[in-house]
Amino acid sequence: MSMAIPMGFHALPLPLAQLSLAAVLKCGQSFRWSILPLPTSELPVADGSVPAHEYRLCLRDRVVCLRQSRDALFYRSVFPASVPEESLETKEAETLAWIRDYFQLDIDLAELYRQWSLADPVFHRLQDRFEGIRMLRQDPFENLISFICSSNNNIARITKMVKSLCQHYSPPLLSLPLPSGSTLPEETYHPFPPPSALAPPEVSAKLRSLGFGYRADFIQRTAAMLVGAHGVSRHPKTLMEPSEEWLITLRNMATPEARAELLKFVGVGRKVADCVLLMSLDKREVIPVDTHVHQIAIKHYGLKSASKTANMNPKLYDEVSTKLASVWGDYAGWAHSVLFTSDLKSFASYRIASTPASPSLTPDRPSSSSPASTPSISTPTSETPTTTTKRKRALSAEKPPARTARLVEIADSLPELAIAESTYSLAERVKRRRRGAPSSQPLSPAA
DNA sequence: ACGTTACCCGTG
DNA sequence: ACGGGTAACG
Repeated sequence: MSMAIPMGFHALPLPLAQLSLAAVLKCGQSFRWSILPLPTSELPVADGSVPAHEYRLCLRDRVVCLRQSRDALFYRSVFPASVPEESLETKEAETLAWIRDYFQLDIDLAELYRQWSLADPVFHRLQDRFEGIRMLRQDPFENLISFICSSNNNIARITKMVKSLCQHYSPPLLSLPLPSGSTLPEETYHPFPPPSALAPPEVSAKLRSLGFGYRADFIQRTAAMLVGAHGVSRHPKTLMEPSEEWLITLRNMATPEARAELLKFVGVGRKVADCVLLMSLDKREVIPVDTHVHQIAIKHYGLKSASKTANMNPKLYDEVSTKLASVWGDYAGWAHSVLFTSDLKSFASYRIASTPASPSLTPDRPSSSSPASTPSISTPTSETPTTTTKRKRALSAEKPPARTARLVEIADSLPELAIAESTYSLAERVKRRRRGAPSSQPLSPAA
């Protein structure tokens, strides 16, 4: 009866409010996760819930497998047979480090949600239905190529194209059986191809034949530019090519300079550049503006739609971006991702409520974006600006008591992230919590 | 300078 | 026609 942790998995305490794999891994940030249904016969885990899916991603040297329950993330990695048994333990520790980095677990998402809710009534109404939507910290090269594919395209096809890239331009790393009784016995996993694999001139025609359309040339030429500028010799330790390493150094660059570098590539305009800045280069304030975001800004944030519903141009792009940034503050790009996800067709059952259904949620100001009324939410540890006091009071009045309790629990469990890994049971976890790790400094997003 | 247009290819 | 756009024109 079995409060079991699935075989071979390690548990990491993590509330759903901090991360929802189901939402984050298919909301159009990364296009490369396998999402595999688990049989319903699967046993409940420690907290009593039953994970419905297993998520898998192929990295350079391993496949990471994840499952999630109400208050834990389960992970394990699978290595090629060539990896010696005795090094497996060390490598599993690397996977934990990778998870922390990739999901940016040092950033307290629940605290960000609180801040956005205070500053933005629209967000406040959404927050409960869209818990745990955070920004991934992706590999810049993969991110860049993926979003070159995204132009004038949809998530389903982008996913197919990315998969095709991996299958055709990167050797298989390993194969794994599917977790459930599917028709297929197993799936073969390929890492994302390195720049040198996509750079040869003949790649362009091949990609066209694979259905990439006009993006085929963009991909090949961008890869060729990277290889031409930085070479191809792989770093023995990181398994990265020099141009991949160089892309990572853009993280240390200011946003405008990093953006300028990205705009040099073919197939990379403002929107794609901003996606890469936000999703893999740590530029958390950047808001990529597409047609969806534009519509959201008009419908819910009083952006003047006077300037024709027509084509997006640089001026309009900046207007939308500036407007939304003024509402959401330092982590505006992260907030944007929550709104964007809530507006996706695949999340249609949770669409943003339109004005008539909830009149009180519509910003009462027409479009006057008085800078004074847009509090900075730079760091959640900072004081709530006095200008929001009125709204805050109104909100707390609506707030059911249960919610407060839940928030406390969440905050309380966060410090455990700093502890570890080991596979321990619910009983043990409760003990730890009672022992009261004084939740001292709430983890600061600014850190 | 800014506003238009063509571009691959799958869907509704 | 339109999709999470971009490059190449007038």
